[in-house]
Amino acid sequence: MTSGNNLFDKYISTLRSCELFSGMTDDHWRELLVNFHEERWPKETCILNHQKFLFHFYIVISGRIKMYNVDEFSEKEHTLFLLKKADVFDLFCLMDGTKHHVYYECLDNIKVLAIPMDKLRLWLNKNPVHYQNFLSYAAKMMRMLESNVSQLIFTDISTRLLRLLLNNVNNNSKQLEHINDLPNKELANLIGSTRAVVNRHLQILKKNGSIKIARNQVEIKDISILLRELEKQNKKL
Amino acid sequence: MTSGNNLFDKYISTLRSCELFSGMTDDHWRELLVNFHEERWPKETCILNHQKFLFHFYIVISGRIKMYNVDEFSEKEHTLFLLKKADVFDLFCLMDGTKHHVYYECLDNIKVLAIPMDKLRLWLNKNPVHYQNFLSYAAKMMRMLESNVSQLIFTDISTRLLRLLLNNVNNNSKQLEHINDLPNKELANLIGSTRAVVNRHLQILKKNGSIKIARNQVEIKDISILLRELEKQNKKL
DNA sequence: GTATTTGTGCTACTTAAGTAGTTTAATAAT
DNA sequence: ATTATTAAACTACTTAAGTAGCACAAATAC
Repeated sequence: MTSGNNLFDKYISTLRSCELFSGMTDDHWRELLVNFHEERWPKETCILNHQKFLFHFYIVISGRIKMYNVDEFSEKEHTLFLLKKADVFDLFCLMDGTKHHVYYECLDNIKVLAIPMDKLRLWLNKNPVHYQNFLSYAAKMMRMLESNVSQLIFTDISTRLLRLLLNNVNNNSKQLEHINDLPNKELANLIGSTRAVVNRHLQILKKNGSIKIARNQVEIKDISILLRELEKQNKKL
Repeated sequence: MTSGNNLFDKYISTLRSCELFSGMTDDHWRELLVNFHEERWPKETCILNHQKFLFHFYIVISGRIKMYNVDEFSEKEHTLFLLKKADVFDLFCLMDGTKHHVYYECLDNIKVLAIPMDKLRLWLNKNPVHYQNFLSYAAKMMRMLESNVSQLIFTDISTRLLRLLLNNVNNNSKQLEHINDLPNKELANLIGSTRAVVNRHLQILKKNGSIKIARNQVEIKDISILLRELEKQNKKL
């Protein structure tokens, strides 16, 4: 139990905000954490081996990891999720034990807590109370994916870019977070477009005074202009 | 138990092929089915009330129901799923108890089995063995949604149309099923395009001899040509 | 039997997004 | 300090998809 206590004390605040295990008591956490160990992955680590995620399940403690897809023919990339503090992966593997054909890349130096898949499944089996949590969380993912599909079908690139920016504004600081230091290419990957097109739209936003841009840097100057632009987009059709 | 036995005897083969409850014993089925009742919905019934699915969960016995999304601004439609025999809905509501903003429309006369949501949840709680099934099924949905996203980002309309056709060919009869009697507009809704564009691509397929078309009718004439066209699409980029 | 509705097949046009290629600036490597 | 690398900014071009509109045929309603 020492190791469980250790990790708990160290990462208590992150773990408490972890939605997959929401509402779990401290004692349950301590018990579960016995099976975890800490890992550090340096920035730019790529995990291309789909097998890996059949055997361990991870909770992100710090840093960003992008989960992405590569088209086998065009070799284009699409970023499915930007995993951050308190996110978990790979839920697909956990739930059905089948390989998930996506790739991972660390955008920062990463700290994760890792647990062997079978131990987590065993724990869940012994504590079926927590199943409901897992179902709710899966439903949340499904809703996210579904809304992703809708956005792709219903909206154009400039709208998707606006939404990407607005969805990543910190409520308190009113500043961009998580995606503020990404190159245009990565922003493009997040909305399913190309660097050149994203840059074209960013230039427009820059010219209307809503954002400031520099190398690997997007900063929000006037959020109200962004909101107004989004309104305009919606009314257009 | 009489009613449970009744429904079981009547729909045993459909229920056995129901993935969400896969591997369930006949006795478990009988027990669960006590809580179900049968409903019939006539063709073209629209269910626009999202609330409805918070209170009952349904298993499709026969007929097709489209689950679709409408963009609040452009009023365009997108068909998310074509539910058929042995499909269930609404999984989103079941899993997290939150309203799901989609619409339903019966493409045929429909027979469903209905169960009050809370009874299903109660049953699941009492029989946690079945939780794993629900997780696996949810994972399958997530994988479908994810691959949907990828297709939208990586492939053009003609490829999506080819895939739609090929994914709906019956392995035995080699003929189109489920979507063979839909108007161009509905095919367009399935792949996130418009009637005119879908028709344009169908004309090309007709000219190369792979399909035959009539009013509300698409028929496959030569599947090998379709497969070759798909290959060509993939290599193009 | 006629009228209306619905779905198809087509042409012509518009537009957003992708593509290619060049210049310039910022950063990192030596 | 010099060079190499990477990202950004911009121009010019291509193309697929969407849009509008119309003619025609099939199905349905009256």
